[in-house]
Amino acid sequence: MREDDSNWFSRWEEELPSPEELMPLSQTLITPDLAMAFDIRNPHTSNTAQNQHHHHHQNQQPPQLQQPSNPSSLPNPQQQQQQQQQQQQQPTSAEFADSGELGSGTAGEEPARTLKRPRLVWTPQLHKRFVDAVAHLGIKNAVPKTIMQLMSVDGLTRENVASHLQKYRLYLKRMQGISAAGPGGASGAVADPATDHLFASSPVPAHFLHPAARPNSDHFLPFVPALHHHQQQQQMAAAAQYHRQVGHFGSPPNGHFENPFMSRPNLQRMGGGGGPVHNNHHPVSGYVEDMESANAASGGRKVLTLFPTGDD
DNA sequence: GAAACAATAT
DNA sequence: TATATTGTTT
Repeated sequence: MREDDSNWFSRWEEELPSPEELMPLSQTLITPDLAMAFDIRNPHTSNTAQNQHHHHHQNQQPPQLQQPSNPSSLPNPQQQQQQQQQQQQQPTSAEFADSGELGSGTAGEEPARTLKRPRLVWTPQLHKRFVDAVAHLGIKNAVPKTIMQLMSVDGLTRENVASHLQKYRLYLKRMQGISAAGPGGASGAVADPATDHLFASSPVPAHFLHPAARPNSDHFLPFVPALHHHQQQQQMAAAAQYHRQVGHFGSPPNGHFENPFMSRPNLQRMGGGGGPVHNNHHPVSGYVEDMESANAASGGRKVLTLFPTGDD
């Protein structure tokens, strides 16, 4: 069953979703503010049927969001699929809400270009996807762009990943040190729960710690979204959390897909200027993260939480 | 010129 | 602190 390492790629390629599959649901990351700025509104006023009840506590809970339309006009044949979005479709969506106060008003017309996205909050789920992606790619090929693509989380940018990757590498380095010294080691270097809280939430693949161990293993298939049971996870009921806002969002620099491996350019591109796309296939379950850190860290800024596929 | 990486800023 | 942004290198 194990093939040569040289073949995993081919197989991987075949497993790749086709363009049609990727394009489908669009999630959108348009904030209400942004939407307003664009004067965009939902054709059907969607939402409403989705969130059943999220009992949160604490502050605001903007019920909005959910499939907004795309400003740039995405070619969306996907709407058809959406109709039935009751079961799968989970897309990893990104949601945000605004705290109500927009920058000084003016929601009337802000240059879309200068809009900034809210800070991304790396939830344990998101981080898990990140780790899976890195693990599957192998440390060598795990670069921001590739990771981002494999993660398939809409709204995720290369920069988001790069930043996280940088920090993750430092974490791994520390882990190696600790590990080398041994547990209890007198080296004094220990994982700080406080700091590594997030990273500790996902196990670190063994090879990550071994520089020269084994770059890749036999089963290297892309951890393609394995839909498991599609029970009623229903889409995330908008569990996004945020804080005060500071942001808007502009146009993600994403653009094309050019992987050394994937010869199939099926990456969707965002409609220039505005539309982050997403390609995802995984079921996501609504979950509310514990943005404690987000809270504490951002103090009062608005943060964006992406919804990774609920694969935990 | 884009992307990765490292350093720095918020 | 966590994430973003900028600077430099590949």
